[in-house]
Amino acid sequence: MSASERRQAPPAVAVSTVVFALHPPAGAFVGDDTGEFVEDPDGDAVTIWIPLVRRTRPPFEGTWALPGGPIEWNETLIDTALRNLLAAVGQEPGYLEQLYSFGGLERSAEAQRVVTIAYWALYSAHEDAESGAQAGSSDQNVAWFSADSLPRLAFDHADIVDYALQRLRLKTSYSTVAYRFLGEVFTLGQLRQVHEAVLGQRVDPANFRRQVLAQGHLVDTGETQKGTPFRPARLYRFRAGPDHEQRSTP
Amino acid sequence: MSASERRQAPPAVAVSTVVFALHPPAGAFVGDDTGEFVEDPDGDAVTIWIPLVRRTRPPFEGTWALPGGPIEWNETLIDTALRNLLAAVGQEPGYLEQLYSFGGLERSAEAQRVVTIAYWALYSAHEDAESGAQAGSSDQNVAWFSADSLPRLAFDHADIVDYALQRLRLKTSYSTVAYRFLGEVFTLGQLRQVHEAVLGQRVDPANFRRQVLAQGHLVDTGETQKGTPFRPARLYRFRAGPDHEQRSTP
DNA sequence: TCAAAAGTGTTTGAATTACACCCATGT
DNA sequence: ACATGGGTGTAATTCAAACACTTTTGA
Repeated sequence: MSASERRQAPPAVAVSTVVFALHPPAGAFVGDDTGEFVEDPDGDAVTIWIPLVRRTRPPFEGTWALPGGPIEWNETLIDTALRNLLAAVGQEPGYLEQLYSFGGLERSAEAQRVVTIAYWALYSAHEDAESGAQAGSSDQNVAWFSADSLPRLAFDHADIVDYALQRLRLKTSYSTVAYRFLGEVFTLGQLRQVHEAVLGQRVDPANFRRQVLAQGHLVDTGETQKGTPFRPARLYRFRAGPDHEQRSTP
Repeated sequence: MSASERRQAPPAVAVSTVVFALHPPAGAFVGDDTGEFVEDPDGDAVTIWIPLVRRTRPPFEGTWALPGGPIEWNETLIDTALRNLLAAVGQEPGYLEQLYSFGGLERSAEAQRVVTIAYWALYSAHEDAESGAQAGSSDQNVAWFSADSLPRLAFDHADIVDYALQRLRLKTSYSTVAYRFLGEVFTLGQLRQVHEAVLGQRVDPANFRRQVLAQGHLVDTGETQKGTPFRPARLYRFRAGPDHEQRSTP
């Protein structure tokens, strides 16, 4: 296909996803045989990290981009997102929601026109995220970056990241989505740490407890944290089963 | 292209729009030479109406569908929406916002796979909307229906309408978008009528006034309504210029 | 016994609701 | 005058923030 033919061809559909994970993973077990909880080694603030993929072909060859790719003929939008996440991150996300669709003409001036449907996803602790920018496991072309200091991104992916961060913060402020950053069970203190990391401000523990429990989505497991050098916290789990797709709830 | 070839072809991109207008148009001028305001002739409740287009080809030939169509190679998503609205409704919308993208496989089992990007739009008074289902002006294949009693719709368009109604109600409850149903200037009573029609419940006039003015988006024009058999209401206009595109603000 | 986070209680002020009441106009 | 919606006032209620204080654990 020549350049001029491509330019008149109908737009292709691609799906890109903004993935968020925390580092260090809030409330993660540090694997020792006693199974003790170990909090942040020190006062390191919990920060948001995002995996990016290095482009291996023009346009924007060599620069970083969101994980994603074209939709297959027999795939739903969300299946495309999941397939690409499995390839780039290596596991299924804890949460996945459609964000927005971008169809600007400038997105890909020289190559074929592409309409991108953006998703955003949350992961709980992921080992590659812990190792920072120099990730090593599966793919040499995937690396994790702090959301505060992203490199220059291909296409309009910087805008997409900004919008996804906005959505993450907004939804964190009125719902309990952020529990998807954590494991199966978690303490309210851990959940509060996540909220503080996402919102970038401290949250009153007493009021947080009341607000979040008033929503009625958390269930007390009856268990408590063990091995803490202070009063052990109750462990909670989310009420409903782990739904994947979820429409934006504006 | 044969059927089996189509089935493996990459998905096409289409834009469909859920258009809302009110009937009778709240606070419309009824054209007489004195330019007097005339309220609803009687107690008829204000209701939401939606224009639909009759399909002239398979699949779903003969059934009603949302106005829309495929994206052109040099068109942005919103331009596609505007072009289709101009064709189906005959004028530009007062508000237009992206809703959600639908890419289910079942959407078009026999024909080419289509990914639909849905928008929603608000129109102020439109003459065809007033004439009800038997619209007559431009296009014989366009008709307006009450949102309460839509016919069977093609594809998954019924789901799209439901979701758009949800979004309209949600956004009406925390913002002043609904003023786009009205003309350039309007009274708070008219805006309140619109909110009551959209939300389906009565709204306290005193509290509504305070809430809506506290948002600071409405400007008192200094003018007042004329010709009412009761105390004339102040006329307001919206502060900012008429922005079209606006991202979903969840 | 001490430090530290878990968890409860209480006070204050802001925001929302409900509703009483006056105002301005055409009939 | 009077009916009608426009517009203001105000008390009651609910909601959110701030912060004091008690509890429970390991060291």
